[in-house]
Order: sequence, then structure tokens, then C-alpha cells
Amino acid sequence: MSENEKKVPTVVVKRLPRYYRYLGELLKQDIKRISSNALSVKMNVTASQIRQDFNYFGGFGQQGYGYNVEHLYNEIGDILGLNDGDTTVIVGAGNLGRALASHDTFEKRGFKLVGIFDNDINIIGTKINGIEVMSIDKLEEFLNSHRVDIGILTVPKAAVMETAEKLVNCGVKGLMNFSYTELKFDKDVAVENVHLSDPLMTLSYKIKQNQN
Amino acid sequence: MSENEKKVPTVVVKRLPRYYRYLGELLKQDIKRISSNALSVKMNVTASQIRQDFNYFGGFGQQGYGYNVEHLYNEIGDILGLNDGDTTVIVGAGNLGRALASHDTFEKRGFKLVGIFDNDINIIGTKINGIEVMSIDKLEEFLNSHRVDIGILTVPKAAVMETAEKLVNCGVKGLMNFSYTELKFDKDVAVENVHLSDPLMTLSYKIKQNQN
DNA sequence: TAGATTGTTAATCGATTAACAATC
DNA sequence: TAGATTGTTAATCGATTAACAATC
Repeated sequence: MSENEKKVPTVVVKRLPRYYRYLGELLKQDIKRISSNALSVKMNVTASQIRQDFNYFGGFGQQGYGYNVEHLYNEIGDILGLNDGDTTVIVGAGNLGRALASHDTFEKRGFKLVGIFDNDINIIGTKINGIEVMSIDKLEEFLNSHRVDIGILTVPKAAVMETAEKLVNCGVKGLMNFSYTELKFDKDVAVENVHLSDPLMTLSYKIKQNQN
Repeated sequence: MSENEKKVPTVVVKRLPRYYRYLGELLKQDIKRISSNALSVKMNVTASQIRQDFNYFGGFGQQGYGYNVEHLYNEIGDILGLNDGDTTVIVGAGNLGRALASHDTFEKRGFKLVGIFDNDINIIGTKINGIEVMSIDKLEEFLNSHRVDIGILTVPKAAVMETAEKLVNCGVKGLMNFSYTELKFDKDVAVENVHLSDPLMTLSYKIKQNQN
């Protein structure tokens, strides 16, 4: 990052996927352009925030016109690295692993699933979404012979640390962890810990509030 | 909410599940008490933030001692409404619905799954995690004869709005939506929209940053 | 009591919103 | 050109951190 580029706040980065989704919808509806104001109404945020957010990455709009939907969509995709052809492996072919392997949004977003691994002899060899489940014993061999950018971890908690280290040691650059732990590596390894019950708990809180 | 209670910022509420998880771990390790400072090191946040956060709900600690782990854990559980015995139904028994039905953390957090619904004749009647999948045609009948607090939506996007409205009309107070839309109701219906590919995109962004 | 650590106020920092000149 | 809407600076708001008196 060069001297004069200001670091983009995490809070802004976290909003990018949402912009991307909304713009994708507009694109589908064949809407060619949109103003920050019109978008703000749809997304329920302020127009000011939208313009500020986009300006972290340079202006994508045009005065008096607004934003070209397709252009903006592609730019945000680029910023998010969705056009980098990132490859993924899923480790852990249990219920959640299988669900994610079949989750076609990942593919739509430009991520290519190249391998699924498990240690259950009854699962190894079966196919999920056209991809054969391989033995976890073959993981390192596979990683050494294929470029894998992202590891999606759906293994039990007890196995997650060991698995994560294997992945990282073999050059995987990012981990999406669904196990019940919080992984953390040096800053050169990107990690996203996903806890599916967190939003459920937040929901429970909100329900309780509404009752009063 | 009474006059003099200040509204808890969303950002604080969103942190509660994480505190809850960490305290649960401490509890398992038989750690009886912890100071905000020790917890801050573990959780990689500031001790100041921890004390501020807890103080929105009244003080749970004791000067010179710190916090009693079990007590704090239970208090946060109460605040989150985990002891309210909230019941859930899952609508959509595809891969993700099945994975969530088998996801035992939901149950550990005090949520009771009471029904699973689908429209696929091949799935109806099968059992997931001991619960029989019912026809979606029976949804309203079921909701009218059972108290259901939370609806977990794993139906295709095209069906989500209609399903959500059915649930809400039958008294469901909160929705956890995994479909590719953003649901929004009046503020008396709590909604959490979960987009599994969002963290994957954020991860992709981080990887791209690390490359530079 | 002395030491530790909270609860809470005050200071700082960062993010959001408002405003408007620039310009398409 | 006149109107619309951005890009961007300035003002405001809110969240985080620092500091410390209260107190266990």
C-alpha cells in the first residue's frame, strides 16, 4: 500500500459484499445506472455513506449521472478479488461440509472448489457435487501438487488446529473456519471464523427486546 | 425499556455471543474467575472495552477480584435470552437445512428444533436428527398448534418471501434467513440475514491485500 | 491493611452524516 | 444552459480507550 492511500477501514470492507449483492440484483433487472440516493433507499443506508465508501477506492461515479451499475459491480468484484480465480478445498465432509460443497453461490462468486477431504472411510470415494471426497491422508500431497488459495474448515473442533496448520504450511493463504474455535495466524494468513449460532443468539436477544 | 436505561448499541450486542463462547470455554476448563485484563488478552480486545460492554447491563464483577466465570456466563446467557426455551422450525430441508438441523450447537445454546418442513415428496417423511420432515402444506397447521419462536429459512430465494410471511402471520417472532435475499419486516419481527458467501468474499479481499 | 481490579467519567479516536463546490 | 449528482471537506456523532477513584 503506497504512502498516500489511506487504509480502508474494516467496517467498509465488510460492507462491500452487500453492495455487490445489491448491484448484482440491479444488473439482473437490467438497470443501467443508479444514484447514491436511489441505492441508499434500497439498501437502507445513507447516500453519504455510499459515496464515502466508494471513494476509498477512487470515484466510480459521474456527477449528474450517478453510477453505472455494471461498471460498479465489476469494480467491487475486482476489489474483493473475485476475479482472481481463487481455488478452495473443503476439509470435513460432514453435513455442513457437504452443504457448502453444494452451495452454488460460492462458485457464482468466482471461487473454484477443487477438493473435498474427510477421514471417514464410508465417505471417502463418494461424490459431492461431482467432486470425489479424498482421504485426509492425501491432503498434503494434494496441496503440494495443486494451487489452493482458500481452505474451508468444517472438521470437528478437535481436528481444526492440526488441519489448519497443514493447510497453511502447504501455502494456503486464507482459511474460512466453521469449527467451534477461533483460529488466528500471523497476519500473512487471512482467517474468517464463522459461528453459525452467533446470529441465532443475536436474534434471540432481539426477540427478547421486542417482548418488552 | 425504562427512561434511564440507555439503549445498548448493536455493536455491543453483537459481541455478546463471542463473550459467551469464551466464557463457556473457561467454564469447561474449570476456571472460576477472570479479570477483564486476562480476558482481554485471550480475546484480543481491550480490557476497557470488556468492562464498558458489561456495564451496559450492570456490573457483574467485583473490585479486586474480577468476574466469576460461571455467574458472568449465566448472566450473558440470560441477556441473550438463551434460557427462554425458544423453539425453532427449519423450512427447507436441502443440504443447508439438513446441516443446520444436525448442528448441535443450536441445541446447546438452548434452542429447541420442533419441526422441519420441505416440499420435496422424496424428503417428506424422512428423519433428520430424529425429526420427521413434514410437508410444507402442513406448516400453517403446525404453527397454529405449536408455539414456534424462530423460523430458520433455508428455502430457495423464490420461496422465501412467501414462507417468511406465513411464519410471521402465524406468530413467529424471529427469522434467521439463509436465502439469497434480505428480509425485512416491521420492527416487531426480528430478522437476521445470513449470507455465507460474504465472509468468503471478505477473505478473498484480505488475501489480495496480503499479496501486495 | 495493601494490592488488585472493577465501575465509571473523561479524552481520544474513528466513523457517519451533512453540506456544498465541482462538474457532468 | 439548467439540473442532477458526484467527490470531498467539514461537522457531528458514537464508540473505543485511558485514567482513576471507589471498593473488594
